[in-house]
Formats: sequence, structure tokens, C-alpha cells
Amino acid sequence: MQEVTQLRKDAQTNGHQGSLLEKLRKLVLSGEFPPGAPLPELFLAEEFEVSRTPVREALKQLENEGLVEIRPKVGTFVRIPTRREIVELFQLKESLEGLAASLLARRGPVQEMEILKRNIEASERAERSADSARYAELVHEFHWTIVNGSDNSKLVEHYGRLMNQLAYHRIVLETVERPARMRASIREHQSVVDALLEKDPLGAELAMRGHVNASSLAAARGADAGAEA
Amino acid sequence: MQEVTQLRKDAQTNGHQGSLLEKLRKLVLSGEFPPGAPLPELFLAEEFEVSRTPVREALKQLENEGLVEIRPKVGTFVRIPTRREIVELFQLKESLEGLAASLLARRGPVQEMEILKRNIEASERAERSADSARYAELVHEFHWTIVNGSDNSKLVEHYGRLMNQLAYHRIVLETVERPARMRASIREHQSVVDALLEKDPLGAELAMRGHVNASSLAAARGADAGAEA
DNA sequence: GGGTAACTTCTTGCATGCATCAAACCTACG
DNA sequence: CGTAGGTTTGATGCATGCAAGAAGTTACCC
Repeated sequence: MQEVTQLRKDAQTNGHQGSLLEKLRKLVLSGEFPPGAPLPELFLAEEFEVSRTPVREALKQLENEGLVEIRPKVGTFVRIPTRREIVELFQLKESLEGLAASLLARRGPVQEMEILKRNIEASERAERSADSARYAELVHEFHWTIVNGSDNSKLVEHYGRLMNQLAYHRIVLETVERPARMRASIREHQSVVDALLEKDPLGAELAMRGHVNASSLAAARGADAGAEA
Repeated sequence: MQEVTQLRKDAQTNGHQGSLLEKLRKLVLSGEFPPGAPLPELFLAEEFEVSRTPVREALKQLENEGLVEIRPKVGTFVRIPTRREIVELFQLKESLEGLAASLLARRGPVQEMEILKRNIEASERAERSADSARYAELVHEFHWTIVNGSDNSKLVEHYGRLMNQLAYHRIVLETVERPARMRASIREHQSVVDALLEKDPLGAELAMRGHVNASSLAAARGADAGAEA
């Protein structure tokens, strides 16, 4: 009946909210473990106060998401996405966000339009006050609003997987992209919203793809510049 | 149930070839278990002569791939993709294959071009001899050749996930699409290859998207027609 | 001194036992 | 006759034990 008190007490100190999968994902994405670092099951099991079995399952999921690499009979390691894979992911990002914008434009006037307009206004404020953290957050919201607004659950699903794989690098990349491209990025967002308001699917797709492509190039340049980090 | 004995026989004759995950995936995609059917861990464990643990792991992977649904503390069930999800997946397919064609066109003259040309010739022969099984196989190869030829591993990965989710329906859909659209489909394939040979990324993308879209529409009509199956 | 082979250690991979919980069933009562 | 409530069943979720394999280490031979 109540012999589990010792487990519960310790579990509360670490915070017991969120699934183990999410906690492990955050652990990997946080960069606390550098790319290539091993993630032994037993260590994680003790860390999160569960047995190896659920840890194992979660790690397999993370492998499926491309965040870790499991070498059979050897161990699990934080995955190191190659430069090439980053480029590949950005190509996918452009395509998927282009589709999202196109689909959203087709849906006509929906509440997303208002959200996007307010997002741009907030972005301009953040840019004027040089609040780059807030700005990065708004950019993130802008893109997700469009993807979610596509009303295509499978697109959202695949986009989420993709962004997870980019998440680790986004921290680095955004840092580099932010200062230089803030103004241009806002203009590009505006042109996307313009096309959306005109219910112009093709225009919205092209504007979105142009924007993602420009951001990607800037990010790639930034990654090259800060490669020694 | 004779299906059970049949399974048992296959499991024994097949031995331990191929991973458990692949075997379970095939089991689900084969349609042997109808959508909504339960997949008890213990049953599968006995069937494939392993313990519940690896079965469990494989089922979680399949859930991640969208092929089964795991209801906590209840069980695992063959997933029923809704009509809407099928449409969503086809929209994604159009976008991803468009990207693939675009990337392949950028790569210039590669061996894939020869493969695609030969594929079209073979398709024409299959069409003339009304060999619809061979034709379906060639269509499958055509699309995968382009996606693999994109030289973008992440695109290949996402495309694979997508096609897995469509695989169950492809059987039905191709059956319907095949007779009516063979000729048109071959022409569309040819125009894709033409654009690829001219190293025209935009043309290749548009041709590919047009083709996928036409196929999707035909498939959707077919699915409506054969909805009572 | 260098290289190889056996060994030690640490990890995963799988099997099994037990507790938990959802759902079906059965009974009793209105 | 229908329904509410308790009970049984059967499946999952997790913990643990054990075996197999891969690195790293040491000792030995050339």
C-alpha cells in the first residue's frame, strides 16, 4: 500500500512533472552533455529515479528523433549532426514552411492573421529596444503560428521532429543571426503576412521560402564563423 | 483462427531474419490485422518467440511512426488513419517530392537520370502489356529514385516515415489509380525527367508537384469510390 | 621496447516477476 | 427489467537478474 514513500519523497525533489522522454530530451538539447558524450542507462536511471527499462524506451525514442545515436552493445551517445545534415534540415524547413504558408493562405481570414500582425508589431518593438531574447522568442512563435495555422496535423508533426533536430543548433545559430538580420527578417515576415492577407497561396509560399532561405544562409554563415566554439 | 497458425508458421520458417521492428511493421502494414485491432504484447512475444520487452520497444517505435496507437494501461492497436490525415500526408508528399526533384535537378547529370529514363521505358512496356503489378512497382521505384537522388538524407528519412504511413492505403489507392491514370502518369513522369535533364530545378519541382497532386486527387477519388471495402 | 593475447570491467539486451490499473462481468437491488 | 456497485480478469508498466559482447588493461612473449 504505502511502501513507496521513499521513492516519492526523492522524486519530488527533482520535480516529477513531464514524462521521462521529455526530461531526457531536454537534457540532451540543453547541451549539458556535449555532442558525443555517452548516456549510460544506469546513470540516467539513478538520476531520474526509475529503472533502466523506461530509460531504455525513452532513449530509443530519442534515437528515432535523431537526437542520440545508439551503438548496439556499446551505448547511447549524444548525436553530432554534421554540417551537411544542418543544411539538409534547413532545406526541409524551407519546403515545409512554404507548404504551411501556402495552406494557411488558402484558409482565408482566420484568427492566425491577427496573431501574426501583433507578432510583427511586437517584433518591431523588440528590435527597437534591442531585446534580442524577446525577439528570438517572437520569431519562434511566428513560424510556429504559421505551421500550426496550416491546419495540417501531419505537417505539424514532421515540422516538430525537424525543429527538434535543429533545436540544439538554433541556440548558436540564432545568436549569430539575430543582430545582423533583425530588420530584414521583420520585413520578410511582413511580406509573408501581406501575401496571407491577400489569400495568395503561391505568394505566401514564395515569401516564406525566401525568408527561410535567407535565414538559413545567414545561420550557415554564422555557424561557419563560430565553428571553433 | 487460421490466421494465427499461419503467423506461427511464418515466424518459424522465417526464423530470426530481419529485426523484430521490421517484422512487426510488416505485420501491421500487411493488413492482416484490421485497423483498430489490438496487438497484445504477450501474443506478439509468443508469436515471434521473444520476450515482451523487445516487443514493447518495437511497438513504441511503431507508435512513433504513426502506425499503431498505444493507449496507456490499455493496449496497442492498429492505427486508423482518417481520411483527413490521408489528405494531409499527400500534401506533404507533394511538397517533399517537389523538393527532391528540385535538388536532383541541381545536381546536374548523374546516374539517376539514366535509371529514370530506363524506368519510363519499362513503364511504357508494362502499360502496353497491361502488367499493372509491374507498373506499380516501377512507379514506386521512380519516386524513390528521385527522393534518394536528392542526396538529402534527412529528406529521405522524413519521406520514408511519410510513405510508411501511406503504405497501408497505397495498396488500395494504387489499385484504383492504376488503370485510369497509367498513360497520364507516364507522361507526367516524362516531363519531370525532361526538366531534370535540362537541370531546371524550378521546372522539375513544378512538374513533380503537378504529378503528385494529380495522383493524389485520383487516389482520393478512388478511396471515395472504394470506401465501402 | 613493441605487439599481441588473455582478462577485467562496464555496458547493453533480454527474460521474468510483480504491482497497477482499465475494462468487462457478474450480482444484487431498485 | 435496468442499473449501480463491487469483483474478476487480463493487459500494461516497471524493477530486477542474468548473460553476452565490446572496450580498455594488463601481462607476457618476441
